Amino acid sequence: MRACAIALIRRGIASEIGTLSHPFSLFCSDLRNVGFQCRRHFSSLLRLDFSIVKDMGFASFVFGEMIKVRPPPSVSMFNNMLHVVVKMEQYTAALSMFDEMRQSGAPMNVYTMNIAINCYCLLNRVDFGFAVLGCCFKLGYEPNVVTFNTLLKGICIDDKVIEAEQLFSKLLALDLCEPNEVMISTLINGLCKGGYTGRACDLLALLETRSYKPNVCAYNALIDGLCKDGRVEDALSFFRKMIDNDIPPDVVTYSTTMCGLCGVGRWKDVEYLVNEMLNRKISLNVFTFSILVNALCKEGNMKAAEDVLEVMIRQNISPDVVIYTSLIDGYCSRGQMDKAKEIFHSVVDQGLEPNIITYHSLIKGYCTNGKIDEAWCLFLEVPHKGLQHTAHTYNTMIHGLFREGRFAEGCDLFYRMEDQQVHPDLVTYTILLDGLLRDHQIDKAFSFLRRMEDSGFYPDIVTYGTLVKGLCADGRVEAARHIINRLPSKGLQPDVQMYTMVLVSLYQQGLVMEAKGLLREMEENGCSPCSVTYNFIIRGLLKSNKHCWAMQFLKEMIIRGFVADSTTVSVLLKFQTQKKDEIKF
DNA sequence: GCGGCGACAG
Repeated sequence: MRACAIALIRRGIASEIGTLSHPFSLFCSDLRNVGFQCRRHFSSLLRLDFSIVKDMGFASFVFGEMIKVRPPPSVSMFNNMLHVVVKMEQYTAALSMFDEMRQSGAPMNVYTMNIAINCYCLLNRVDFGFAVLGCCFKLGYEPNVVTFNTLLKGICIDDKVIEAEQLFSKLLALDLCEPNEVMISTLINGLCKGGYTGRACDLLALLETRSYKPNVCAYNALIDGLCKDGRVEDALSFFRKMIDNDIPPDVVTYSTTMCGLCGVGRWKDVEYLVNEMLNRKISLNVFTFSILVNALCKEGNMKAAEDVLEVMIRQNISPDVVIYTSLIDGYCSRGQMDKAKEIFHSVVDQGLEPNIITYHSLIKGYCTNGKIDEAWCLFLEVPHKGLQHTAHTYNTMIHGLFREGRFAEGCDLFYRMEDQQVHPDLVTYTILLDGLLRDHQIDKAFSFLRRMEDSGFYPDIVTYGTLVKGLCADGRVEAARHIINRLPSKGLQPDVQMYTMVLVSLYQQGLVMEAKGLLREMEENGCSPCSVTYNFIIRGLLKSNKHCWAMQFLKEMIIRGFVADSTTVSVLLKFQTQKKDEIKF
């Protein structure tokens, strides 16, 4: 045990090992249970049920024994051992074992090499995966379809899906291996997840004309990609197509399709599919219920979400933390913080562990409902629960502090985020820009903008919208106008909201000619003023006492068939009461 | 004998 620990520590993986101090008595009883009577005959472990290896401490111990014993255990035992460690997501540890096996001349085969390649891929080092492929050739282990498929997946993980597609074509052209169903699924999934759903459709169509048969996983991946792209009709046509091609949809197909339908509010179709599933004797599982509950929560239909929860409990399917997180998020969005908190406590009471997303939902709920101190308490609780903050939790907390006008604290939290090695993302920078602008720290905001560009984060339309809003609020309408002018050179098109903010500012400052020019430009760019534009302009003009202009816009809005929203109506009524002698409605 | 693919919460 000690030697094993030292060896592993030397390889720098001590941190990944977890409980090295596994009680020795427990090892012995575990080993007795699996028939490990005599160390010299490790072959008695051939039938060892590796599922009993549940922690790294025990895994390291068993591996240490395996590597020492003579004659050595079979190659499949070593592969089983590595596989267990991979399933525990301890990829670095598995690679250290692989390394040790090589150094001590333990038996290996192409399966071992494939496991090692998979570990490198899962650690985002597909380049090392290819190095192992080189070793395969050198050592005479002939790579097979699994080897290439693992590398293909690694390339996809590395966000180079097009290269994966090229490798696939090369494999076909050079006849390096015969692609199978799993490989096709991997590539289709990679293409869809990488944002190339169109290419995935083309590939599937091409394969259908050949002898390669896409399986249910391939169809599911494609249906998922289409649904996430909002192409629900296309997803449904693939759903029908797979039935025509004698590939029966399974619970994943149904859940994925329902997820797409829920997203566009097609509840009747969802109901139809649930009935179809039941007719086909396919049971709804925890994923299916989770999709339904989440969609209902997003719609704000908490009663229906709770009903679905009850149905699943009645069917003896235990709701998991994901489902409860959806409910917490739903109640938080509706400002029902007491209900959200109650569910949070019930999660803990049931022995489930709230994760960082659960905490994020609750923190966000408190922030948006003006309970920043409660949010802060939860934020501080996260590391004590053994959870790690993410960019999401930092972003929400910083945003919450800024919303309360606590700019210095928000900025401090940003620096703490960097200290804690949580990498800021585009959302972080946008929130910071917003805060700095609202705190009238214009120069600091622009230096942040440069900093984000230096870090490789290029502002998107939301970031520019934030800049425009901040500059307008600060009365710097010229600077805001300049940003809009420069957008096309950055490959972005100004949107209605952006134009609206500048328009309101121009009218408020009495720059009527400029405003009219901008309105023309807006129409020319195919960005016609919408209901929101008119409402914002009218409210802005009333607030700055430019009621004549406001009335003119009101008239134009009505002519164009738009209506004043409730906020505008209340501002108009307030204005009417103040100036009832001057204005007649 | 042992390895590679799919659906859920921010």
